Amino acid sequence: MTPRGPASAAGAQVGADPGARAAPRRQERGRRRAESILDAAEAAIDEIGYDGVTTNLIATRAGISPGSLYQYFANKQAIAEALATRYLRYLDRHGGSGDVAVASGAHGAAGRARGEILPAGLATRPTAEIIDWVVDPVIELNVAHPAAKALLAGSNVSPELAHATRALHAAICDPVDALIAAIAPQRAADACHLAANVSFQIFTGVLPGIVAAAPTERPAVIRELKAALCGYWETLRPAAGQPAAE
Amino acid sequence: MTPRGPASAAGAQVGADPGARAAPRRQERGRRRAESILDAAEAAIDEIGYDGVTTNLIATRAGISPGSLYQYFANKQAIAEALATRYLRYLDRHGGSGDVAVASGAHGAAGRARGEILPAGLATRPTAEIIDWVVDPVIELNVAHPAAKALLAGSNVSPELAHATRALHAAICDPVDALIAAIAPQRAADACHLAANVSFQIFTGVLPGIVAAAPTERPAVIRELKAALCGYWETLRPAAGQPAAE
DNA sequence: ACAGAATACGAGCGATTGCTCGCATTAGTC
DNA sequence: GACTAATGCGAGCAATCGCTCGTATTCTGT
Repeated sequence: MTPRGPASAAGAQVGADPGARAAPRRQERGRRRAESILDAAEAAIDEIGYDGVTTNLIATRAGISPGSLYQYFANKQAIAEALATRYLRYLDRHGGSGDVAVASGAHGAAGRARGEILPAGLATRPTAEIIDWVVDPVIELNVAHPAAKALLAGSNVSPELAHATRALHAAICDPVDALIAAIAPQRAADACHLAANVSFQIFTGVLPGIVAAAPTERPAVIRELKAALCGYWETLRPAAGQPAAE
Repeated sequence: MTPRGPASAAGAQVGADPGARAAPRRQERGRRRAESILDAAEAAIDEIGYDGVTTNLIATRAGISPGSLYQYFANKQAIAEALATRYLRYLDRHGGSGDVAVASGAHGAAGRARGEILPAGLATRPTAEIIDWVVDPVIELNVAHPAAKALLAGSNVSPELAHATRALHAAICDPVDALIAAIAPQRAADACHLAANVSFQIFTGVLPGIVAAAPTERPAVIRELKAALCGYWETLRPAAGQPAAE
């Protein structure tokens, strides 16, 4: 209301509530602010999409002013990058794909980590089991954080956003690439890359439907996705008796 | 250059070139203008995406002024709708899916046209052949008109755009639904709908990769997509000797 | 030749965007 | 209590958006 003097009403009571927090620790509080900004951005992106989301809206949702937001994130893209690394950590903590090629940093991860870091013997398991191992953690991530799919659907987004999420892409694609190379040893490396990319695109294509589905119907959608991937990967395996000629 | 007087240079020669066009017919020229606007919009959407595209940019690309654009299209969404119906006509002219449920108008098409309008005996052909019949025309459309995929990727777009492209979605999904119902008679209608939607999402997921691929590598990507769909649809068919219990 | 409709223009409107700036408040340290 | 740095504010800027408006030009019909 008053042009400048935001603490005229609320600020007068600050400090009168010391029992709420034992040791607020200023930088600790700042880190919490950044997290709450990411939470607000996550919810907003999930509802409106990255392009449609406004920094002012994120700030309002987080209960802060636009100026405060820019004390924690240099610009809108930085928020997306922070979300991407947050999801990367999520995949790192949980099992499945993501804990393979994440490792150190963003770039350079594509090309290393081909097979040896995968769980021993995973490639010899039934195809359905391999797919569970790859797919389940990423679905879990997207159900818990529905905005993740906005960062994973790399196509039809601005190039800056694509750059911000390259590491996230690689963390999912690289293990898939390695797995395909393991179960389809007759395929050339290029063909394995192609199959991994197509598999990833199939996954991200169905993802929004999975996240949007009602919890009771979600398993059915996931089952369809896995059936498709399973049917696809089965065709990648070398033919039993005769090598494929055509 | 001059604020008002656009014909100062070019307009002086109008009428001095009667040999170029026999009967220009004013309304004919207007229709051509509208088509050229759609052409410009198509190219722009392909490069920047629907949300990123500006009406002023479309006008500039079409070589007209912003005001002229709004004599042919009421607003930005109307351009998308006109593009969608243009693609609908494309699918209608060419074979394959699209010439089934298009018929009269937008709404109401979902639910009718279940099976009987499909080519006789198509469902009894090999799965790969069925998929060719469904997939090839739509890929052809998207290769010829790369902006179509922006209208097909229904998710992560604004609701207005989704509404403008519902008919296009239905024209592709409905025949798929009917085909799945034909090759998987043991599945309930709901399950067929689900499989059709998942198949559609798989298709639109891989589509950008197909369109973006170099022409020499495009067949390989298409082959992977078809392998995935084929492997998926094979699992939909009733088991040979025993009905599926689990 | 002339009226009226269709076509065309482009400056600029109102709204919105990502982001800045100057300043107020608070926490931590002495 | 005084000083500093971290944190916080919110009005508002510069740019951009979709779109309008008043006006100029061209075509068609008569």
